[in-house]
Amino acid sequence: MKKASHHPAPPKNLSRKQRELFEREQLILDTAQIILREEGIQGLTMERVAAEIEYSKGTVYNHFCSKEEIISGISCRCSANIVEMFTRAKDYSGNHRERIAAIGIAHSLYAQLHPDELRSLQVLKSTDVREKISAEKQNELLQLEQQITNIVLSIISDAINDGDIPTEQPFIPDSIFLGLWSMGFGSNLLHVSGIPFDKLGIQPPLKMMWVNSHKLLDSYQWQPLSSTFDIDKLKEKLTKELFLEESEQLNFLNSTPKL
Amino acid sequence: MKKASHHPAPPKNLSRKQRELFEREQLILDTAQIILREEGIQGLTMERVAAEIEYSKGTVYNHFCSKEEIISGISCRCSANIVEMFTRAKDYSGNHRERIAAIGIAHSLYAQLHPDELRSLQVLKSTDVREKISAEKQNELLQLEQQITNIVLSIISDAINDGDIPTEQPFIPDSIFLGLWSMGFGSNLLHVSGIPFDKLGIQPPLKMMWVNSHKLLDSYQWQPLSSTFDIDKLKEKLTKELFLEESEQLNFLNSTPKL
DNA sequence: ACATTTTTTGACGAAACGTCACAATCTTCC
DNA sequence: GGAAGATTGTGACGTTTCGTCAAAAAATGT
Repeated sequence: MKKASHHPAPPKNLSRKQRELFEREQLILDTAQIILREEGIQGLTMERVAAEIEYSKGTVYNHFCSKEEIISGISCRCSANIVEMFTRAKDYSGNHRERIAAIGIAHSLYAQLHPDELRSLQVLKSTDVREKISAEKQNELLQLEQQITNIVLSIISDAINDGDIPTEQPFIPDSIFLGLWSMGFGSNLLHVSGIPFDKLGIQPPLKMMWVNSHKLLDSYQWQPLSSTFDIDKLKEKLTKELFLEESEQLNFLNSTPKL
Repeated sequence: MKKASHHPAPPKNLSRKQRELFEREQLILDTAQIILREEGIQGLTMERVAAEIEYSKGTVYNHFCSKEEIISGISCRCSANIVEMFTRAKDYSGNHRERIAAIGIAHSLYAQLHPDELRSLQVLKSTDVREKISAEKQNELLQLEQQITNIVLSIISDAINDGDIPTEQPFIPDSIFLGLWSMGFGSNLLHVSGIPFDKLGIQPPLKMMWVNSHKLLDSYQWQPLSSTFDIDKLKEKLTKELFLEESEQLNFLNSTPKL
């Protein structure tokens, strides 16, 4: 069974006991995530998780009072990872167009590195898992989602304030925001959908997302226009400067024959 | 319990017996669809459906050998409805840009009229329902999906062949196709996601989709450019000429206070 | 009217859920 | 160190849903 990705760091100032609890919570989520990836949502059962971590069912229920809570727990960790990558993009020192482009790269790297996590997030959105989870978890999720949208919106605002986008256009900034969001969201879903684009002779959706989001930004006349630079070079540059580790992981994954 | 939408017409040349079977199959799907809409996927159980149609569980199993088959049955009917609306758009007599725009309208009308169906389609895509259904149903679904993509691709091809889109751009037609698809897909999902855009002070995603898809088409220089006409007028015209019934249904729905 | 085929039924075993009384283990304080 | 008390872990149990199947009921044919 393949290892799950990265634990979050435990909060500080906890007793040994509390740390143990926290660690086990992460262990449960890791385990659940692996099961989810390898056997789908059908394979994820509380007893299965319990067996895997070598505790009893009751103990698992002490941490998460339903399967849905586990899924939302996974989703929180995933969203937190996205927030981290988006923040790196937001804090980039280049111009606003480069910063928003970096968001796109973050999004697509994430989709390639963690397709299973993206699927979990999607399960959460599409089924009624949300209704079965506690108010706190609901809130935590909402909070994270808002962080993500705020990061993107703040970059767009910066660009508008600095005069990189003509303001006489209707519906901005909402239209730009929703355009990028829906396109990114849709492309990622197509990417993890299992549709065999290569066999259909169609370009991969994430690659086209890069092209199309620049087309869209150009259409809003977000300066500098892509006619004044090379979007492929930009991608290379941003990847190297902001997401080197991730892109190396990705290269490694792609060079390894799948098992 | 609210009625489900439209039955498909039964295939011709069936014995009375076969027709009865077919009708009951539709009844099961209708019932399941209502349950799905009103109580979510949790509420959908074989016994529940059986009770609702006043037959026994075994009889339901004679038609659909699992819950997943029912969901995919619903999805097939939904996709068939989309195909019908898309075909109307494709057969429109206007220029190619109007025809592709009509696809966008069809998509968004569908999303507004049948958000629950869209959610079903999404459940099918995001969970591993697909793996648990028979090979035939799998094929039927694939076939329908291909019909949909072929309609869109054919319009883009027509436009290219007739010189409405400059051909020296890289990645076309794939990039245009995926751009529209991902944006439409993403916007629809955002629309049914339950995010309270109005309360967040953000424009509705479907409205922005209309704006953004024209931005994208402009960026590909798909003639005539939106600077030469009024996209709102176009929407009105296409709606009236192609989807009058649907838009009236929609107006009725919106004018009725929700129960 | 009776035999044969088809359809319908609901009882049944398996699997997963979530609960809870009890057992095991840790903490504290003498 | 050990007893009392608090915390944590356990797995048997009742419940729900699944999907199956032998037998009952209905339809069909002769």
